[in-house]
Amino acid sequence: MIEKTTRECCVEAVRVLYGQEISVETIGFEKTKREIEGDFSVVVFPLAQYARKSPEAIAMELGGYLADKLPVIREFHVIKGFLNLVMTEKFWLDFLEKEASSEDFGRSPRRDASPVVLEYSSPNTNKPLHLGHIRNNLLGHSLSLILEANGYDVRKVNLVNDRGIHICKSLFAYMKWGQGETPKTSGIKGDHLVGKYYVLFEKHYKEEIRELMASGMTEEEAAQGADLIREAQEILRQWETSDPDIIRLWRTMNSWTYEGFTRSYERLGVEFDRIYYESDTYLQGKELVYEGLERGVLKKKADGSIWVDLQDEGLDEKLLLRADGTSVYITQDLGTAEQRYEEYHPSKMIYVVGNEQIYHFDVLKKVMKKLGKPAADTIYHLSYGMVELPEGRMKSREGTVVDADDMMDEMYRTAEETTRELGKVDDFPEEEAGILFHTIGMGALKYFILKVDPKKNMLFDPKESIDFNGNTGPFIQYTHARIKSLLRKAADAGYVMRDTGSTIRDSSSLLPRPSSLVPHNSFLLPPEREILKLLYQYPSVVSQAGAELSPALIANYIYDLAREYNQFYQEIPVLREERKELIGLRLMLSAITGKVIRKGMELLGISVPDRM
RNA sequence: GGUCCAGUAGCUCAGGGGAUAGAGCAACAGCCUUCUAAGCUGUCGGUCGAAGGUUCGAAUCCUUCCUGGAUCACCA
Repeated sequence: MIEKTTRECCVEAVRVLYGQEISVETIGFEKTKREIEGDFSVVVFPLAQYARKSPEAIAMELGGYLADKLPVIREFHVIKGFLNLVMTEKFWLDFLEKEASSEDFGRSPRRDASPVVLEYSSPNTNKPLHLGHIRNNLLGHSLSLILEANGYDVRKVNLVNDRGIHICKSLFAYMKWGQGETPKTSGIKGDHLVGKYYVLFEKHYKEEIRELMASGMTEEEAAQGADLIREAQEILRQWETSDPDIIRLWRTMNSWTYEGFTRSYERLGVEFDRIYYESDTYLQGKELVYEGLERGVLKKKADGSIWVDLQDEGLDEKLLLRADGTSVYITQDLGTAEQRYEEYHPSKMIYVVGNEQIYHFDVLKKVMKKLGKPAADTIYHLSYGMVELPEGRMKSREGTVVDADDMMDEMYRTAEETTRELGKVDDFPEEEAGILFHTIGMGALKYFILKVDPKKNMLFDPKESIDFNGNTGPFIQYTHARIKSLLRKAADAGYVMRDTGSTIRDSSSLLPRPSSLVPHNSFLLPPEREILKLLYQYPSVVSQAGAELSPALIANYIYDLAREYNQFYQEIPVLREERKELIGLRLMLSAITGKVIRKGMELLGISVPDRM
């Protein structure tokens, strides 16, 4: 790699020229900015202290040394403390033909290491998915692909939250007001039907609290004393003692939800290797708690509840098991972590969970540690920011959530409307058009969400909706379709491509002959060089995205590449070029740009159409 | 109150020690007899929350403060 070579050569130069030993980290190496002439830049400011000369003088001497030793450098320019290197055309042609055209460009070889377990989605079964869940699912799915591209053996797991008081609320509401309604009889998608009863419960519960407060109770007393919540708690107890009627209804309602989730997952294009259910793991969690109690690392209070004391860790005391023996959220997470660790012996267990649960995972990790479980060290909480609406956070209780299914419907409709208006599908068969609307709609939604740094909160304004112009999924998809169209025309004109259309098979028939390049050492135009520089960065962007667990890095990179390509496309003729010897290179540049766009978008879980 | 995260153009977001701080949207002005105009070009728009500090160099690192958010549940 040129970066490594250059850095090492700089170290050598400093030794030879100034008799000083420096480490490779001392040298700054970066892609030269767009508006400055050059391909790569060496930052020489830090060298001033070793050479006792002005940065400019050092840059000149260093440039001379590098140009002398590295034949891939054609020339160099010095601006202030920057040494800007211009690579030879041969360097770039070699890069295109050898590295960039490989199918593995941007993928690391498989690491010989234990797997990474990646948990995402993790829905509750009492209500349908909303926009926040969409962010979670898209992030998780994209991360799995990015980690795989970085050579990791990834296991995608989903932990379904199918037990707990919230589920019992839906159950109870259904028992009370359901009248035997089913998804079939009502025509309502299963998860939405269950959600309807959850909302119904909350509504009546709220009313009851209000009434109790009117009769003199404090809010807290009312919230705990209301008949509805007591009934729900009673159902939770019956559930934990396996009351057959409760279990039967619970199974039925959950199956409705799963049926609904499966449809939403399919539309989103996410999948899992393994699905865990809390109803299966919470018992193991309880066991861990009892085990910890025996070993004396946990303690029992007078009422029989079991607690962990984390005050010496800077946290507080935390309840792990209620006095009545029922488990809380963290109880099952202890069991899940242990079970998962036993099953995979992973090097890392990544949990894609919102930043509202930072404290929870801090506690989880520390409790596992206290229990002496090695799983503790593998737990990593990838906390992502909330999706906010203009009026603030989404709140299920206040009905301000943006429903996932509605959102996807809306994106499809907008895609269809826009595409038809532009007359893009006039010659498409109806079925193919439908696929395209889905591709574009989901592309817009996914890109919109993934382009922002996962750890930051993001704003979604339903009124302004999601754009299809500018820094958007459809813009990138469009650029890809444009490239494919160009390549189809090239094929018609007799230029030979590989089956994938991504690279050129017989490069000698397409590329300018090396001998013809030597005298024309500047035939690469600025936009072409810029694209080459960007393409060159792709592998490091993928590895950085893997290291930082950030799909946003890839999204923003692809946008830059697509934008740059559009400029090239608009300004520079390809098939219309009169100097035939240049056509091959431009086609190759286009083909590889198209491939990198496609591969990069794949890492985001977004597909790109060949025509749109 | 403790802890954590964020504050960059009117709005949504990049940039996380290096060159004159970038995109998109919005607004305005251009570009389709020519490879897809979901595109391209240009104009307008900034005390990078504030003040100190470290450094040859700070939007970026450190300290303090201000503002917003999350969390500190026998909810999940």
